[in-house]
Amino acid sequence: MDTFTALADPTRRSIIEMLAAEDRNAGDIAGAFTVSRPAISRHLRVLREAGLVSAREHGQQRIYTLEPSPLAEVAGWVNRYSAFWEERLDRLSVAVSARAREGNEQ
Amino acid sequence: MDTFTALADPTRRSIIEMLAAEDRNAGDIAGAFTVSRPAISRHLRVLREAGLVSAREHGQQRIYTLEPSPLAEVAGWVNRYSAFWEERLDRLSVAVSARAREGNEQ
DNA sequence: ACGTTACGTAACGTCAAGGTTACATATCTG
DNA sequence: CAGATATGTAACCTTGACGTTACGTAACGT
Repeated sequence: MDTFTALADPTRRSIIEMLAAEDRNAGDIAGAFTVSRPAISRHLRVLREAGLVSAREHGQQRIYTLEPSPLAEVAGWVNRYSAFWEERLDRLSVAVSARAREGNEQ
Repeated sequence: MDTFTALADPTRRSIIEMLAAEDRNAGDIAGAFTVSRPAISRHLRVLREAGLVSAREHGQQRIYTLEPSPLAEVAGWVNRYSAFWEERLDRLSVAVSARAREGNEQ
């Protein structure tokens, strides 16, 4: 599953936020949500397969750690097009008058 | 639909990339993909409802424009946690030896 | 060794996302 | 006005995402 898709689910984003604070085992993570533990287990699998988290075994527990490098890729994409925003803002006054002049482009 | 969900679909991300280059009408956008025009029309609706694009009418055409402010919100979220990455990188040498001691991830 | 704890997986149900074809509507053009 | 063009919507189908309950398995504690 693609990183964007992994981030589409709010529960998974919450898990990421939790793990940003500190590493946690699966049970702790599940305990923070109302949905069932198997459901969280699945979410963790999705996050693992997307490379967004990794798990290490510690006795019978699995401790999850945030792996932010896929996040960095997403940040790259998003920043490219929200940076475009700044650019647009800079050009805003120009664009407005240009459009008024042209009628419409395309 | 939430912005993250709107971004989860690769076709919609492509549309955003196209519109970052320049405004386009619906037909042009649809022409760039292999899926049917109604499918693209739906994607455009999703993007509109997420506030990621806006449309203005120009005769019988609808010209779509990228509206990057929701992207900026996403950028805010993502950057918050990929910024955490930098922090981790700073701590990398420490972390590596720590993990080597503890065992292994995943 | 045995029950308990921590986790994952299997099997299954439901619902919504995304695709298609067919159709409705509005605007151009001759 | 009549036909062509541009676009959205309706109806429908299929598939996959997400949830639940039931079960399997490995490590702990007594």
